[in-house]
Amino acid sequence: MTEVAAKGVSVLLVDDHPIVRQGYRRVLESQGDLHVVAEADNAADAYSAFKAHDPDVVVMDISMPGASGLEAIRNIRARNPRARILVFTMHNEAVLVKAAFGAGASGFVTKSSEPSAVVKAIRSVNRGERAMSDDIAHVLAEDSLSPSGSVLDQLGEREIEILRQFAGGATTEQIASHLNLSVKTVQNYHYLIKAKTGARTDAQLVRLAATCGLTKI
Amino acid sequence: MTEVAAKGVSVLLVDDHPIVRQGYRRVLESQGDLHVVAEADNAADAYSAFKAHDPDVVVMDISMPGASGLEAIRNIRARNPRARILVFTMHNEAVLVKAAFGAGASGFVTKSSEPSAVVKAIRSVNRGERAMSDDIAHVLAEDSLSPSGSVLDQLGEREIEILRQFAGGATTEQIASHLNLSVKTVQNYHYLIKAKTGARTDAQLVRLAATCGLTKI
DNA sequence: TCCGGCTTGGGAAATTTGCCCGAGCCGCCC
DNA sequence: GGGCGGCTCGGGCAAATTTCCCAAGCCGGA
Repeated sequence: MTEVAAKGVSVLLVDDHPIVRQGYRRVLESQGDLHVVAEADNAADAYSAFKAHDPDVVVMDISMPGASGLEAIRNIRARNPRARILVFTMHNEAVLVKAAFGAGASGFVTKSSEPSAVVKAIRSVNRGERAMSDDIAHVLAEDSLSPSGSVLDQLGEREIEILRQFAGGATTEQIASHLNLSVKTVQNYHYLIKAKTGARTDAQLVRLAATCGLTKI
Repeated sequence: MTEVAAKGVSVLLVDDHPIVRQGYRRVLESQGDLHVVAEADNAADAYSAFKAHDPDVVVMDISMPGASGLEAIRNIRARNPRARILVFTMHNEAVLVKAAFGAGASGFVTKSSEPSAVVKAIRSVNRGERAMSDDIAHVLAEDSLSPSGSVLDQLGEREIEILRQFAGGATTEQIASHLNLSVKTVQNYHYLIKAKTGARTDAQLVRLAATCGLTKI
């Protein structure tokens, strides 16, 4: 380790919108102790940039085109398990939050947060603490989270298969027919999957399946 | 015209994410001639701020909670038909672009654009010109060439907005609350959208919205 | 062996869907 | 002006689905 820590916190910014990155950079650098050492606009570049710059904190929007942001988190953590990744996105669904923490994120802050809260979260994760914005804490609290890993890890084979077909656009009858199950059973799985993943809506389920790479859109 | 240029361009920033506004403000003000005179995080406040400050250019993200951004555009234009409004959003669906220009926007720039392109667009609309980013021009060009048109072209403004929120993971109650509609109306729109697009499943609807660029996953 | 999890479905109440309807409003065309 | 068609907004009601509860068989592990 160099003396970088004493001089402040180095940050890798990952967001697919250039001007948004530009804005963050200015907000962060106006703090004095935060230094943006690199930017990336997709998952692959984020990984390359992480390897090249070894930043103290990665601030990442996980809703990017192309590869999943969750996958990027996993890749970075696989390379360096001590990496600090702060997810910074406008989404606030419990499923995504759990998936992000499950993938190895250290913090989750929504873009609805005040700049000061974001800066505070960056410093927190840099100290090795877990950080999340108030609205996320509220969402998780309501969801009464279970201490588990990746969202898909909670699902059995059948559940994953049914989720895949469902997210792919199949009707309940079609799934039942494909898998030789009763419609009732498929409905029960449907309900169970939502309960396990914390998805409140079919749409959230589809998004979950997509972000986890279970289905492509 | 020359006097205005000498004094700079006053800007009203409308975006529902505080830190995003903060970032834009810094980016714009670093240009020297652009001055952010007010900010707003919803359509109603945008209108109030416009009345209070009469800015040269309104830079607005149309994907905000509450009333439609398109509605805000119409309100502002109704008050002052010479108002210059630059839509600045991450969406790049042809339908949305056309709707925005139809509502009275002077420009449409995506957040994928370089900061320099955004700044250029602000100066353009301030001169009374129409402005759009390259990707938007591309989208519109392809759209005008396609004989069969997008599926979304069959949908009205309200239907598109409801589809967008639904595909984004919002529940029926949340959508009804956001748009000040009864749950029943949202349900009816839900059904109507499925009928119009031919989607048999909510999942298919989400995929449709995603492939049309209405929502990101 | 017994526990726990997966798989498969029944049942019943609550909710939503599917499709009908009408009313108000606005723009367009004759 | 008058009619026509569209979008918007919601009521109504039967049919379907969702939401939970439950049980039973199976299988792997402690």
